[in-house]
Amino acid sequence: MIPVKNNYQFEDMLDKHQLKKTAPRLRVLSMMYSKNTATSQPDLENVMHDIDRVTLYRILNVFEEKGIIHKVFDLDGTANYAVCHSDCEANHHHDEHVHFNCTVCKNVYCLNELSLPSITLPAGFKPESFTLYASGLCPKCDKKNSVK
Amino acid sequence: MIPVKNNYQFEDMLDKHQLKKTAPRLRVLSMMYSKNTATSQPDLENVMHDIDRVTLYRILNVFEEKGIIHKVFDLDGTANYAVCHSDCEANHHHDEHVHFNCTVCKNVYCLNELSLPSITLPAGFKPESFTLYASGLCPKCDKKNSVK
DNA sequence: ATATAAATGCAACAATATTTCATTTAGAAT
DNA sequence: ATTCTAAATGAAATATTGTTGCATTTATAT
Repeated sequence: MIPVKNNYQFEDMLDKHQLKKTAPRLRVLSMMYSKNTATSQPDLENVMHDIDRVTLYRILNVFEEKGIIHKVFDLDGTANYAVCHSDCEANHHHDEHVHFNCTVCKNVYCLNELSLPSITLPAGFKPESFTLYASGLCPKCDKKNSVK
Repeated sequence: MIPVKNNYQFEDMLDKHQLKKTAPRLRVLSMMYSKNTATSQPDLENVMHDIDRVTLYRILNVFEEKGIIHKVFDLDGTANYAVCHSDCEANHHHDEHVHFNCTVCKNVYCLNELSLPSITLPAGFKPESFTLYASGLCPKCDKKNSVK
């Protein structure tokens, strides 16, 4: 589980990556760290009406470049962003974990605690990273389903 | 490896799914079966200038619904389509295989021959399907790289 | 040969991604 | 504290992509 962070820690994170500590960036960080699912740009737009769409777009881009967040696609192909492990560097992500796409609520969960089993590819392929996508029912939607 | 098919076999495929045997559909099928990498809509548009972009869009959609092709996203998030194994049914795909995204040529390879190692998810998650994405250098790009 | 449902092409529209530029602001230098 | 400057923001404009509606064409069943 990702440890909860306070505002000072978010400021430190921006500092570390030579990014100015601006209100929009701090709000985006705090929102992303408060959830255990990935966040899409529309998600952010729905909550932060006062921040320009283009600003959010650019914040997501720099955060990804700097290795603060990483991109995953949901079942519809929309980009979702989730906070990275501590060991991600700028432009070099190490997200060897499992992503779970819920077919009902469409949320994307990063199951960081699961490590991937190793796998051998056909001759010639030189893999640099792996991600396993599982899709199905997340705990919440499974519960709702069985109650009915 | 996917066996090469001829035009009669493509017609049979369309027949089997109650789709009319039209020229655009046959051309799309033949193109997708001639490659060992997934095909994006832009790929099709670049080759088939005379077919309307909406037609291609709709062909890809029905083919996916019918279980003839399945969708994978490349590293940029663009949808790519690849022909399915024989055991895919309409609206119920069984594509439990490995996808390889080349970071250089951006091609997506379906490594159908590889089966996925089983994995246990945290309590509560009810998975229905799995896909493993590997990214790195494909054989072609790796060769080009080492020659220099 | 004809009828009809399906498929296509075109135009229009919607949503999203991206660029440009003027204005504002964080943080460094004084 | 004040000023300066590069970086970040917001607003408008443009580009690209996804989607729908409808008139016309075409495959195929009769």
